[in-house]
Amino acid sequence: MKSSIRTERKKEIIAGFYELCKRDGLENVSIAKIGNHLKMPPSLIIHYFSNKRLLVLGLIDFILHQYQLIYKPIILKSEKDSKLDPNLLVDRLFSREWNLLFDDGVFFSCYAFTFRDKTIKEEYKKLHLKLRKTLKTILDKDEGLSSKNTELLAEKIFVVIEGAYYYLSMIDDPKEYNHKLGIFKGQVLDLIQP
Amino acid sequence: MKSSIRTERKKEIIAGFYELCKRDGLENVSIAKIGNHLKMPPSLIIHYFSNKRLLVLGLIDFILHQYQLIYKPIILKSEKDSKLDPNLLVDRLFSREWNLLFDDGVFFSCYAFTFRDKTIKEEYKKLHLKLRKTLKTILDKDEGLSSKNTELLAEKIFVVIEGAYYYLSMIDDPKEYNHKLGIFKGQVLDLIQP
DNA sequence: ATTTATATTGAATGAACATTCAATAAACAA
DNA sequence: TTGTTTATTGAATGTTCATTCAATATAAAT
Repeated sequence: MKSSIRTERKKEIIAGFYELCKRDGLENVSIAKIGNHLKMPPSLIIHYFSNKRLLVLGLIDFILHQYQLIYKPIILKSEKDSKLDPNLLVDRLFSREWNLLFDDGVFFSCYAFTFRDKTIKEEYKKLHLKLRKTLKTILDKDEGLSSKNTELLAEKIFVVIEGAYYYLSMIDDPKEYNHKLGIFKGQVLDLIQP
Repeated sequence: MKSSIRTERKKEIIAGFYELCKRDGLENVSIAKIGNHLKMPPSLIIHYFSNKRLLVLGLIDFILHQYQLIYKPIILKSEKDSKLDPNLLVDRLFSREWNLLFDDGVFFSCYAFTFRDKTIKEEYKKLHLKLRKTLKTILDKDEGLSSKNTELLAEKIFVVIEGAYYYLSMIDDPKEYNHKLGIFKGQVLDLIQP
């Protein structure tokens, strides 16, 4: 295993960086703090990520990967199904089986970078396009939708999902949360079977 | 005019803070930099906002106020109309007459705070609820919608608008941008007149 | 005009910051 | 085993950070 130490250490550092971001906010995490958290000198962190920008890019890579993972079980389950069950799909799309390693706060802190960094913006865009494409192939399995533009449909579905999670993040009360979640699920269902 | 100097200076400082956030990102703006930008010593900034947290809260107040202003012309115009024209309303809702003093990057940087600060989260939520309420009263003017639950409708419309702007922020190419914008406008229109 | 309150300045503080460097330890290849 | 590369350490760098303080200037109130 060539350079496995390097790979493992880099993973460890990013994971530690992520944990502190979750707890303290991206803007309050320094290299020294990460070092302290992981019990390693800051110079070791710089040894692997030669400056802070690269460290942040590493974090963004990580968080986008985790974001993708949220949708993985949905895709796998839907691929197994012989036919498309709209209700089941909608439930799955809104289930967001939360990964311990995905945090909306960190995600949006990183998202804010897209407004000043073209590379980061492209990475974010690429992921979002990919998720839409995947949803399209799932929708294409349904014969009832064969007359429909499933690409358009996937676009419309995801815009509701993303708007919903943006908005639902502000709501703490579980009752209110579930009520609104129901509304948005219904909205997506209406798109699939009008 | 009691303490008008204080009020004006505070405004000036927040405006300068905002400008630098827009240019350099919230995480890269220090009190010293704001002072430099406005040609005043950092101690004067601390004189008005006794610590950085209060300064950030001031910025959030400001950006939420500006966010509200985006929708003001839409509301004013719609209030003047005697009847509701769905096409016109959708055009207005998606026009986002960009204020020079509103920047999505700063907005989302501040939004990220909602995940770690309950007060900020409440402020964000309050604004979003208010905008939905306003849209409901606009929708209520239409007799054709009298049989409908306009509160529900406003909720569904805004979730598309917010999801749309989140997603559209990643798209630079004007052609692609307008194409997708058209899709989301259509989606909202379908909600109003099924 | 005098007192009182506020605004403004600039210098100073210690802590935290990202990054560099030279030295040592461990892993790996020959 | 020896030589070479990589991992790890800890001390040191100069810079920037938020905040404090005492001194002065300006405005408001009496």
